[in-house]
Formats: sequence, structure tokens, C-alpha cells
Amino acid sequence: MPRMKKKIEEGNRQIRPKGAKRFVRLRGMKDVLPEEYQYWNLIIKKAVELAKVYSFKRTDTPVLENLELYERSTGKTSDIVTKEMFAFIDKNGERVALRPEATPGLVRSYVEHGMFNLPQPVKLFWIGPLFRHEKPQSGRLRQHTQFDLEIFGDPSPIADAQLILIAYNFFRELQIETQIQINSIGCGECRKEYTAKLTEYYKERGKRAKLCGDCNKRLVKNPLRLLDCKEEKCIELALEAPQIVDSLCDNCRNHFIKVLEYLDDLDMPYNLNPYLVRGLDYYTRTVFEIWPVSPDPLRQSFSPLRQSFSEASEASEARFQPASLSLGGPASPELQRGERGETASASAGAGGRQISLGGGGRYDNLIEKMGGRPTPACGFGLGIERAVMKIKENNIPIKRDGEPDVFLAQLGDQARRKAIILFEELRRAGFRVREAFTKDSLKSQLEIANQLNVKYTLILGQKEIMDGTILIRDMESGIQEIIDYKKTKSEIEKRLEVHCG
RNA sequence: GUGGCUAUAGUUCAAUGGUAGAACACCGGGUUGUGGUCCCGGAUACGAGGGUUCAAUUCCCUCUAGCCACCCCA
Repeated sequence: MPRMKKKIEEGNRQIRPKGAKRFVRLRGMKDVLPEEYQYWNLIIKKAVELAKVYSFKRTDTPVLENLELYERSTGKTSDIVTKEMFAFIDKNGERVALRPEATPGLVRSYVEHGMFNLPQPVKLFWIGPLFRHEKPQSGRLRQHTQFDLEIFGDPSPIADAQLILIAYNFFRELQIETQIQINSIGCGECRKEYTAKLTEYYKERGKRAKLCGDCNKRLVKNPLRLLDCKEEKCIELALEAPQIVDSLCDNCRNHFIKVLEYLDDLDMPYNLNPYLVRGLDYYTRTVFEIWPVSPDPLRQSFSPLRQSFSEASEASEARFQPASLSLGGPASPELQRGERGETASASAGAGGRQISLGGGGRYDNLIEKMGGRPTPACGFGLGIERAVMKIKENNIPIKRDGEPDVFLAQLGDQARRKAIILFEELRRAGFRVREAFTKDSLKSQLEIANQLNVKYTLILGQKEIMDGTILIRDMESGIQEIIDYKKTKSEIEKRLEVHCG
């Protein structure tokens, strides 16, 4: 009797010892489970494919870098550096940090390896984890993954446009509708001028009293940020405020116009968004973000921001076109056309402000600042987890790839020994074959074969070994035949051909 | 970092001031050489700590975590 009991317990894996500590993930960290990984595979495949088409070379940098790298590049006053870094002192007393964004490491690498001696521009792409110690919420993790592209050594506006094109193609080919938000924040010179104008505007009689508390702080700390506040009264004021495009110097204005022209030529849907201001210190001229387009048009028009663009900006009439009408390019074959999910816009907040799927811009002064030669550059990053979220929201079914055709089941020690050899032969011959050699019973093996959705199961047992045969079972009909063991391959081949034809 | 809501099996959800149920999933059996359907059985949960109470999963507090809104961002 006690033996019986023990056997039952061993067979049940869910019994766990009392008192053993169970560990849970750290806050804001996520496991990517096998089921979700099919989306990751799809996205990474698309990212790599696109990057290669546009001549970007893959690269990688360490997760851990000197803390000062980020202080000097991202900015000592930026939120990312001041309050969001996983930073610590290592055993040598060195101040280090888990990378909070990709660009500084890539710039460091460019300078350190003397890539300015290579033919310019140097186009690099990168996929990897980033860490920010933020308060997590949906679409916001402490560790997330970005697909990142950088173009070093190219001052031309076509570089900016190409990055935007790639970002747009990426989402479009994953059947995620997006809209590009774009602005220019000028070079150091014209931005200084603009900031002065803006501050002056807000100092006019009665305006400061109308601003929310945050905005009053912004007025001193970072006036550009006054433009993207969500408070109704602040939006009202922002609508009347001078726009940076009017303050751009000739060079910056020409650059920006060229970028927009390229986007027009390519029929890309963008919003000239005078309120787009990005948080990192190093941006110059072009800045852009990729916003998802909510499948629910009512919800979209709910956005106070969106409305304000169309009222305030000349170039901002609804330019969005359905992705299927514009620029050609292959949609991912893994994606099947699916119904749009009813709940697709659930994640957008009450105000309809969509979380951005990606963003980037030009940073012409950064490389010099980081000890390199003066080198113009631009780049962008997009969040893989957020892309996964969108694909799931859209209920786009994913075609299963590489479904196995054959399952090999075995019964008894002798059969198992023969089966592991047969399995290798079949695999090497190119059959998509699966097994469960750790299972003893035919029942459980057939169960697995059924779950795998194979067309045929080969059954090899004691009896078959004696006779020099093997059973082949059609999983759909349940009909099985005894065939000559030596003809196993040809018999499977014959049946699979019939199946496909 | 600030504010609001939440926390029950692996998952999605119930009920209850007297220690808990379902569905799906899982394991076993019906069928020790035959899966998908069916039938039977089984294991598994009140996030952590403290308080009120004869008694707390239930009420209160703290912590932790999740969601949402800010800040900010991918």
C-alpha cells in the first residue's frame, strides 16, 4: 500500500514541498513564454529582413556600460539618467549601469572602433534589452527590447526619411496601422531662439495662472515640454503659442522640408506635429514618433492632441491612408488576413492618447560630444513588446510554420533502441518527424501525436520488430497499415505526396 | 516618484465573519498495443505581515505585486 501511494505522488508533478520558497519575477520584468515567442520570431525576422534590405549591418554592444557614458550622452538632466537607471558600483568601485537606451553604446562603439575610417555612412542595426527603473504598466516594463537602427556619418535628409520609411514598413508589413508624428526642433542655435520666444509668450499677462502646476515648473526647466501637456487649459495655450517651425534657421528649415518631401514622394502618412518634443538631450533637427492608429475611429477623434494638430497645423489634414493602398512591399507571409479585434483599442486611455511604438531623430552633435570626430547621425528605436501587444490586439492569426508530418511511436526497450536510429534516418532524409521517446505507453504517445497535428504516426513495437515491419497510421481516418520496415521512407513519401496533391 | 482601483487553483472567474466552488488546463483510470469524443477519479488557491473578533479568505492598517492615470518613455 505505501508503495502505491508513493507511485501516485511521483506521478503527480503538481505536489510541491511545503515551505520551499517560490521565487517570482522582479517587478516590471517579463518572461517570454513559448506561446508568445511565435510573435517574437515573426517580428525579429521582419526586423532583420528589412534592416538588411536597406544595407544595415547587425551589431551588438554590452548590456553593462560605464555610467558616465549615459550621463554625457542621454543627458545629466534627463529623466532616464536622473531617476530611471539601474546603476550601481561594481567590485572595482566603478560606476556602471544597465543600458537604458541603445544609442549611446552604439556611438561609443563607433568611436572606439574607429568606424569613421570606414566608408560613410555606417549603418548599424541592433536588437537587445534595455533597462529603465520605471513604474511598470501595460506596455511599459523595466526590461524591454528594442529594434534599433542608426546611420552614422550622413548629413542628408534622405537618411532621416529612410529611417522613417523603415519604421513605417516594419509596422505596415506586420499589419499594424501607424501614423508618423514628425517635427523639427532645430539645431542648438535656432532652438535657443525659439525657447526664448516661447518663454516670452507664456510670460504674457494671465497665462501663467492658467497653466497647471507641472507646466509652471516646465516653464523654467524645459519650456519645450509646455507643448505636450494634456491639461485642457494648457492645450488651449499651446495652440496659440509660437511654433518652432517658424523659428528654424535656413539650414534647418531646408533640411526639414526635404525630409517631408521625401515622405510625400513615398506617400507616407505623417502628421506634422509642432507639439512633438522628445525627452533625450541629444536630438537636433528631425524628431519623430510612430503612433498606432486605433482601429476604432471614434476613439481616435477623442484625442485632444490629435484634434489640436488638425486645427493648428496646415499640413496636418488627415493624411492617413490604409496601408494596403500605399507603397508596395510584401506583407509577412506568416500573417494571415484576420478580423480586427473588437477590443483592439482597449489599451488606449480614456483620452485616447496612444502609446508610441517607436521614436527617434537626428543627433548631429552627439558623436563629437562623445569624443569622436564631428559626425552627423540619426537613428530610431522601436519597442518589440509593444509591437507584440499590437499584433495580439489586432487578433491577427499566425500561420503555424513547420508543422510536423510524422510522429514516431515506440513500444518496448528493443523498439525504442531501433526507433531512435530510425528517427535520425528520417530526420536526415528531410522528414518533419517528432517523437516522445521518454513515454512508454502508446496511448500517451498517440496523444502527443494528436496534439502535434501530424498526418501520420509510425508505430514500432515488439511484434513489428519480429516481423521486420512497421505500422503506419493515418491520424485523420484512424486507418493503419502494416508495411515493410525497409520501405518506411518511400511509403511515407508516397503518402505525403498524395496528401499534398 | 504621485494618485485611483485590484489581489482566491496553472489560467479565467465564483461564493462566504464559522477556512472555499466551477470551467478550461494538468495527472490517473475506464482501454497494461491505439489519439482526437465520452465517462469516472485526483492534485493544486485565499499575495506577505500585523490589528479588530470567540472566530478573518471576508472588516481595518502596512508591505508587496498587478492594472489604470500622471511624470516620462519603446
